[in-house]
Amino acid sequence: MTQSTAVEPAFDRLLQVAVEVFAECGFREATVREICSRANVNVASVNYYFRSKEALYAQALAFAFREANRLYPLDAILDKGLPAEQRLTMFIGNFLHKLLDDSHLGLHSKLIAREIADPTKALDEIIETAIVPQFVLLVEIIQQILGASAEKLVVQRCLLSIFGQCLMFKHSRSIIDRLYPELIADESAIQASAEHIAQFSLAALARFAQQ
Amino acid sequence: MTQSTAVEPAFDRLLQVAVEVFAECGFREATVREICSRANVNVASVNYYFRSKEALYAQALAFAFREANRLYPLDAILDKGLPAEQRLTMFIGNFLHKLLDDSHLGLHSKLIAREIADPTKALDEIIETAIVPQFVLLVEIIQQILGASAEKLVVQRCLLSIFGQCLMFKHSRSIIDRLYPELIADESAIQASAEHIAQFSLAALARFAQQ
Amino acid sequence: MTQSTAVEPAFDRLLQVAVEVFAECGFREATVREICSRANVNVASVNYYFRSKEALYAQALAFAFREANRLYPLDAILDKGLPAEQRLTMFIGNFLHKLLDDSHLGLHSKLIAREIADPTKALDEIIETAIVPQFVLLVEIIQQILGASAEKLVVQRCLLSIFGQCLMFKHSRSIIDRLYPELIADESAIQASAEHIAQFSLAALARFAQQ
Amino acid sequence: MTQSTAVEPAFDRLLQVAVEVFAECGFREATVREICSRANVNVASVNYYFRSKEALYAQALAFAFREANRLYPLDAILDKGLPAEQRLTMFIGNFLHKLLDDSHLGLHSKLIAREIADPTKALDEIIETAIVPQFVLLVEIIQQILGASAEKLVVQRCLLSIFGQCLMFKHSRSIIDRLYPELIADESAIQASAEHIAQFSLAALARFAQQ
DNA sequence: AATGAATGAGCCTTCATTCAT
DNA sequence: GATGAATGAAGGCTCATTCAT
Repeated sequence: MTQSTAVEPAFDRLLQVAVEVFAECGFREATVREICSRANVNVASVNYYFRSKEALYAQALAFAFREANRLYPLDAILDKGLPAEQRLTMFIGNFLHKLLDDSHLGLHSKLIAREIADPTKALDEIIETAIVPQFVLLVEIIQQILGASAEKLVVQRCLLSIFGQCLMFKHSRSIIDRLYPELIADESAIQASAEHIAQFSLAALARFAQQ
Repeated sequence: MTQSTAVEPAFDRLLQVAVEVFAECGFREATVREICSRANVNVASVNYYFRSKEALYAQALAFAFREANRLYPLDAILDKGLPAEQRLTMFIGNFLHKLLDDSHLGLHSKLIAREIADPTKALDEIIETAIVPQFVLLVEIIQQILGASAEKLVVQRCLLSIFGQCLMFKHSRSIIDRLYPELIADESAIQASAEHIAQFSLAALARFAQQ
Repeated sequence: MTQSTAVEPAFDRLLQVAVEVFAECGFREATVREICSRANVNVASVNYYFRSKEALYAQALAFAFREANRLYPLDAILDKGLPAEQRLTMFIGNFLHKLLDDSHLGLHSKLIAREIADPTKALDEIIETAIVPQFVLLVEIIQQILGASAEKLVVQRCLLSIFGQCLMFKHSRSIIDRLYPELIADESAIQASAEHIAQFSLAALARFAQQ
Repeated sequence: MTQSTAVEPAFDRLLQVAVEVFAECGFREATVREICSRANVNVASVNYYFRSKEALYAQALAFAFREANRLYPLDAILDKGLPAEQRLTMFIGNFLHKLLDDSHLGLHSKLIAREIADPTKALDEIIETAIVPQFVLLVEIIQQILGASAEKLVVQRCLLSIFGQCLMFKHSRSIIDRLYPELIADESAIQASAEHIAQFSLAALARFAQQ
């Protein structure tokens, strides 16, 4: 607000650093002092700009979702004119890349995964604004593949099967890094993994559709 | 640590309570005082018996794995005489029940899931002693289904697909609780979910086997 | 401070609000932010107009005395033509009403009482400009009742006896509120209390005058 | 508890220092650091022994009352065989000395006066346990002097008149120190002041008794 | 003249750890 | 061998104050 072309405003810097630190350490382990230190601002800044550490966390989480969706937009997948199979493949590819993005901005999904695995009070709002929409989208695609007669519970379980395969790469990343690093070694490996999940899921869904 | 045959009540109580508390709160949020208080021992006991909070955590984690495997033994699944499809179904059922056991003993898997999602220095040893064996077992079953000609990378990805579907119920438990609680409402619901995963995976593996 | 004739809204508002807030909370508990917020001025205004929180306090205290004397003028009591007994009764009534005025303007005496009970550096000036004149007035009245031969120390002690009875209602207000609320319940109760103090004191002074 | 003949236990030292510091500075202005520093204990000790600064304050206040009553016992005054006038004189003497005790232990009454002038949550209990008993005692003496037919409200106002005269020396101590220091210069001056209050009050009560 | 952003000192409290017993 | 007392480092937060505008 004060500087125009110079370094980013303190508020924004704080938000980005908060995503980093919370992603690395979790809410409790992260300290306000560390965040402020990395953002090159005063210790009191967190309380000045965000009122409390907790409020900063909530905003950082929301920011992480916004960034993740901005960098990996779902636009093409929303096109209902495309074949469901193709949309599913695109969705999985998009989602997996989002999860495994190791760039500076890949921390977003780490923070999000953390929040899901060990929820705070901030989770409920996140589910409403960020997770439900993705679920709705995938449910629609699955229903298209399984046919209108598919049971609701079956659709839900298929949804979880697909998300689970993707999230495995996030939540169990530490294990994959150690045992199967070649599966996520580079961009093309990740793409291959995404294609595997798509084929695996489409194969299963096809069988379910027959019944 | 030092004692071999003698029963050590305080030591053991501390270990069990530590699993509970670390599972509920995570490493940082858990306090030594809370653990000692629940175990009815002196505040200094953790440092006396385990040298530090961190060391207690590592031992609690190892203990959780031992207990989880003791309570949900893989014996039947190890029987190579059974059809691979049946063994896979049994494995998934066993694994999912282990993950979703909400009894006093279900805390073990919660602690383990926490460690995987947010690894500490303790993880490496855990992978060697507890995770690799399960992976080896499942790899063997998958190879049997896919046939000897299956590519190693494909087998690994199928392994992750299956584990991912199961772990979804653990790592994203907070979301499932909110959006699809009926999928894990009771024992029979869990069983149904396990069967879904088995069918989903077998359907996919069958298609992969054809290629 | 600098302006002489021009009305200075922000400055004055700050002063009035400061009396309120300091009276309610005391010097330390009161915050500059709260004062500025209630006065609808910038946080920096206190330092801008008054140099520091402490200086604002001193000015607020002086302002409170000015206001208290403006609202409860001693004019009639100054008339030496009236009988001393009547002047004493009027003085006590005036003083007690001043002390117990719970209206917006009663905060003045609360702030003053606070400063006396827990003096700051600001007290000395206050004594000179505001307290001594009242003491001088009451001493004169007492001397008139006791006669010219009255010892100085006796006069002083009688002075304190009379002030003490009045101030009891201010300094121990918290206790009276709890134990004898009916003594200050309303205007007429306060008047009755004032008359009691006057009678009590006149009876005692009469006996002292005989000796 | 650990040391026997050595310096006083930390708990007791903390309590005494707390009375000192709270009396000097008030609750808010006083800092835990200052208290611990003067008591030669660790900063964490207040929380260790008393759970919080607030709890320490409450205990210090109760301790101040205990000490004040221990050093200035009311025993003789409780003897209903003595003439009421003598008992009143003794009560006032006892009370005034208690209020003006400037020894290390005179801080007790300063702390108490502070709490009355600027009450915290701790006041209610203090009123019940320490103030009401004194009021009851004085009410009984006054009733004896005024006669059984005395109105309740009159008795209460006389009570406040007497307490007010005494408390003047406490609450307005800062003014008396500056304007009339000879009234409280030494032990005999205080005694003379006490006798003045007794005579003043007895004279007034005698007149009230006639009516 | 007046402000809003930003600061740094200091507050109470918590906690894992240590030490004398 | 085992404990209860005590500690010091560090945490989040508040607040009067300052500074560039």
